[in-house]
Amino acid sequence: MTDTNWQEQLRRGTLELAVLLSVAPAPSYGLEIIRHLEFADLVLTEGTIYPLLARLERDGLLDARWVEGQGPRARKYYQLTPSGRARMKKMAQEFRAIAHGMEEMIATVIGDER
Amino acid sequence: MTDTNWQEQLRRGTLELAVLLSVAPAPSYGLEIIRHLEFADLVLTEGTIYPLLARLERDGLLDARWVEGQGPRARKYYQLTPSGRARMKKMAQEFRAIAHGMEEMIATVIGDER
DNA sequence: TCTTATACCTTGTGACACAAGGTATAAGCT
DNA sequence: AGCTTATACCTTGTGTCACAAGGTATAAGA
Repeated sequence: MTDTNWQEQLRRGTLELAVLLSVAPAPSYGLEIIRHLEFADLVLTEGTIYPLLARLERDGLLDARWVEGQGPRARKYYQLTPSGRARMKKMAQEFRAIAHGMEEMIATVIGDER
Repeated sequence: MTDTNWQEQLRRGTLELAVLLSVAPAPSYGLEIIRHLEFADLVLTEGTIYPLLARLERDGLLDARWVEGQGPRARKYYQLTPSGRARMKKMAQEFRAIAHGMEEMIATVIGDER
C-alpha cells in the first residue's frame, strides 16, 4: 500500500551486506552504523538495525562486547567473526553477480539512458 | 535456518524489477517469464511468480489477457501498462543507485578482488 | 489408456523491515 | 535542584513477501 514499499523491497538483503561491510574495518555499534550507512544513502531505523544485529550475532557472523564510558550509555560494539568475514565476501560476490545481470537486462530493455 | 536464506533476501525486490523488464519488450506469461529469467541466472518458482504477477496486475502495473490454442492450456499474457513502464524506469534508476553505492562500499572494504 | 509436459493457482510458513513505543544515563540549561 | 536534550539500547505488533508443497486442467504421444 505504502507507495515506497518497492524501495524497501529493493534494499532488502543489501542491508545485511551493508552492515557486515560497516563493521569490517573496525568494530562499531548500532547508532554509529545507522549514521555511517545514512552517509552512504542507505537509511535504516533502530527498529531495523537492532534485530538485524541480534540475528547476525545469533548466527555467529558478529561478536559483541559492551563498552562503557564513551557516551551517555554503554555501547554494544560488534565485530566480524571469521565466519562473518567469509559470509561478507560470499555476499559481495553474489551481489556483484546479481547487479551485473540486472544491469545487463536494464541496458537491453531500457538502454543506457541516465 | 536454511543456509541459502540470505540469497533469497538478496534477490528480493530485484524480482519485481526483473519481471517488469521481462514483459517490457513483448507480452509474456508465467512459465515463459520463469524460463526467461532462469536464462539470466535468476531462478524463481511458480509459487513466486503467480502471486507476484497477480500483485503487479492488482496494482495496475500489468494488464493481463487470456490466449488459447498455443499450448495445452490457455496462457495468461501480461503486458506493461503506462504506469508499469514508469515504475520500471524508476526502479531501474533506484537499483542502479543502490548498486553503485554498494559497489563503492565493497571496493573500499574488500578491494577490487574478483 | 497412461504418462508427460504444459499451464495456472492456492495455502501455509517463515523471515524480515519498519513504526511506534519503552528504558536508562549523562550533560547542559534555567 | 529540576528540565530538556541527546545518546543508546531494546521490544512488540504489523504487513509484505518468497517459497515449498500441494492441487486442477488439457493436449499430445507412447
